[in-house]
Amino acid sequence: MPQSPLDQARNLYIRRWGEMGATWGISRTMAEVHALLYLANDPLCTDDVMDQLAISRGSASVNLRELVNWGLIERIHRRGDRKEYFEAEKDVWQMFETITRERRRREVLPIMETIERCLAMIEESGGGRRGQTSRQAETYRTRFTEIYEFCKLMETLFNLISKAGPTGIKSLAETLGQISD
Amino acid sequence: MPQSPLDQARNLYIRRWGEMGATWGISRTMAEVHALLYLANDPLCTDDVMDQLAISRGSASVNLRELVNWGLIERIHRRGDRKEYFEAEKDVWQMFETITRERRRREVLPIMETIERCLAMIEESGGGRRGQTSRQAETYRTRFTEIYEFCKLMETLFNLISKAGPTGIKSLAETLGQISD
DNA sequence: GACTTCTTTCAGAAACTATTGAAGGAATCA
DNA sequence: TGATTCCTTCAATAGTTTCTGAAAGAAGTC
Repeated sequence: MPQSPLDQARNLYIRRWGEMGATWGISRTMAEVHALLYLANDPLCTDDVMDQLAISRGSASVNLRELVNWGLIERIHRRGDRKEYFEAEKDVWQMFETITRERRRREVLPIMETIERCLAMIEESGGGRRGQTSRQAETYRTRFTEIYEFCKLMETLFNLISKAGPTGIKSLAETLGQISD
Repeated sequence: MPQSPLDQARNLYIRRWGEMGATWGISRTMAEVHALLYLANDPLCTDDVMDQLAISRGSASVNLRELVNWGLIERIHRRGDRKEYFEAEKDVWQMFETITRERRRREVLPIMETIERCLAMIEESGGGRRGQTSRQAETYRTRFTEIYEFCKLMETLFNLISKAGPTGIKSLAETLGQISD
């Protein structure tokens, strides 16, 4: 069966989304599955995903589960049908919030927790009474604190963005745009 | 030589930063090199990096170059010294802007370009005059457009954030915080 | 120009990650 | 309960990324 331009467009997008996922620390296949479901009109079952992306049952299962964990797709059960279907969140803004929340939990919070421990260790060390050590301690304290403050700022920022929503951001942009003109 | 608490704190941070880098699509070693230089008081040379992280000359060379490409560290030449030294950008906000700009260039722009092509392909296909195809085309058009608009919104947002700077964001947060109280 | 010192490159090795496919498990139905 | 259908798990395998170390290449010095 020859590819219609429509299929071509879809496949091009799926491929690109997969590549992008890879640079984002998400496996290529997982990103492709997501793209497939994002574009689909109706929920797809595991076999659909296997066929369309030419991957094994195991891989489909693992990647679908992982996407469910991320909260980017949902399992759907249909009465009188044993198959499980999957549907992607279609609201891009919602997608963005989900991803941001997850990455915050998985990446920002652990880093902040580590820095807290690092700062505690420095204080414990008595700040280093002697010259060389003291200078070191001072530098570390400064650097750690700066990263930490930055993380807090990012948290604030994401809360702001969440509250504002897409329309809020657009109007903010317009307001500020006019001021600086 | 036993590790002082100071060294322990440093190593803990380096390790964690490395792990985080890995989930961010940056190689663990590259992130560790960055952490090492970020914490260092003075510029370090290749041998320092090799010794401190216990990596080979080749690896040090490659990872340092890559960090220079990202614009996160700088090469430093000292008169009367053949060695090259490296120093990390210490301003965290600056770091953030650099990373954001790079990721935008490497990831957002290619995706936007792909979507433009996808949309063009759909138009070319004549939008599908017949029922089924037409419905497909309509869905794809909607989905592609939504992602595209979102990308544009992100670009706007980053410009806003850049302009506002850290203080701008903090004061914005305070203003909005009061309103919603 | 030959020597020294440092950097880069690259083929091969090592480490890591993702995929497959088959076996086992769960749910449904008659 | 047994038959059927689908999902999950996991050991083996394939594929990818990263690192090493030696060799070649610059760049400065005598």
